[in-house]
Amino acid sequence: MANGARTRKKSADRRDELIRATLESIGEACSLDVTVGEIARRAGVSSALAHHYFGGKDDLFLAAMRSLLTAFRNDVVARLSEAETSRTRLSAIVCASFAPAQFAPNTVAAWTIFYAKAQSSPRYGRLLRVYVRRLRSNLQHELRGLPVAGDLEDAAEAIAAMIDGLYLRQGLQRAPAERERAIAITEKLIDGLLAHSPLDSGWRSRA
Amino acid sequence: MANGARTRKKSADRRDELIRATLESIGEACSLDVTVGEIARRAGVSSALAHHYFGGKDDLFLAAMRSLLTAFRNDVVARLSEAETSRTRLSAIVCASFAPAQFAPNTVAAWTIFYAKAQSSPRYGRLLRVYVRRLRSNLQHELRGLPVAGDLEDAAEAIAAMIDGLYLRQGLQRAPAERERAIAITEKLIDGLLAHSPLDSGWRSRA
DNA sequence: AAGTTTATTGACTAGTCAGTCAATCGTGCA
DNA sequence: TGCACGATTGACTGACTAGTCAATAAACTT
Repeated sequence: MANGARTRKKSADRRDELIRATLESIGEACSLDVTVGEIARRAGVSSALAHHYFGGKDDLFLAAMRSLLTAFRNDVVARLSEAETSRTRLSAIVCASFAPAQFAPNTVAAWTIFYAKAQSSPRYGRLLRVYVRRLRSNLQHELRGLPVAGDLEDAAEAIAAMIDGLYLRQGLQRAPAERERAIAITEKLIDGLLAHSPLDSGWRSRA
Repeated sequence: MANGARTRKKSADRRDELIRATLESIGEACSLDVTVGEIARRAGVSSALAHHYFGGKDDLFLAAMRSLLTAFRNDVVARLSEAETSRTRLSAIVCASFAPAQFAPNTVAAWTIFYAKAQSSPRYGRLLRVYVRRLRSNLQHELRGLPVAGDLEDAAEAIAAMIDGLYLRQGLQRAPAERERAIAITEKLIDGLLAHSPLDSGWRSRA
């Protein structure tokens, strides 16, 4: 409908657009050093509206981070519910971590920035620790159903670190198809962590 | 010597102080969003002097990053020359990565920031790729002297990712003694990557 | 239709910051 | 001693930005 420049939308829609624009901006700049004006322009609104909805720049950023976290969590939950064994549930977590949506360059950049920021800012830190704890809890829970060789907590930490490390390194290489490779490497790590790991681990990457 | 407020120093000294102050500032803020004035204040000089020596903010940041990279490289080279076998040289790389100086919170934060920035800025990217390539090359070279189970390049990538991942996650946990744990986890990964890995892998962490 | 609420913006402010420049001050050299 | 060069700075500016506010206009209520 040719409504022209002035369209009014529901509050939630505007919020979503602003958060999307925020993640885009942060992702492209690979830094939190982006202006509210730039974000608003991307969302097609005035900067005053961004302040109206989110209060301040920091609140907007935190909302964007929260959106990343919940998107990931929802994906994990959905995939977990579809898997039947502990081993395949581990694979589900891996798959979720490297899902195309999560693995997009801008998303990776945003995660990295938030990871860094979380180390100095309490507000960001609290948010990120929720994610870290939940992922650790999930990993440990599934590992408990498997014959882990060695310390279980270390195994969970190893998997989490491998995921984060591969995630972080994504974007530095030029080659595509890094996604499949990241999954393969992580799966191999998991198999290595399991005692008497059979060659066939039962995982299968999804296109 | 009570020289008072006005002391003149050699150019190189001032540069070092400014770079140190830059890394401190970036590390504390966990972001590149620090002012030249703040950095200069930390170094005990005027902001004009920082511009005098480095030209601009970006050049100062790049110099700081370069300093991180060469410090790490020097440490790796030193440790590599002391190790005798491929396996112990791998451990040397691990030890260097988690050396207390490299593992300090501020240093970790600075690395993380640079990692993120490297994905969008060509200048930062070039710099970081040098480090990534060299580390990869080192890892692959040592792995060639060992019975690797599976793809050698994937094994090198796995080790590198594990190091980066543990590195990134450092600072999120509250517990100390993460250093030893990070080393242990990485060593275990390496052993897992080697065919018929013996229980005693020959590495020994250094206090 | 009148009134209320809510979305939306342009214009403004107060503050910040990177980078410049001319002037000052040591230090070593002829 | 005098000179020249590098170190160092205070003061300044031009540009930019977060956040405010009052005004407008669409949508919703009754």
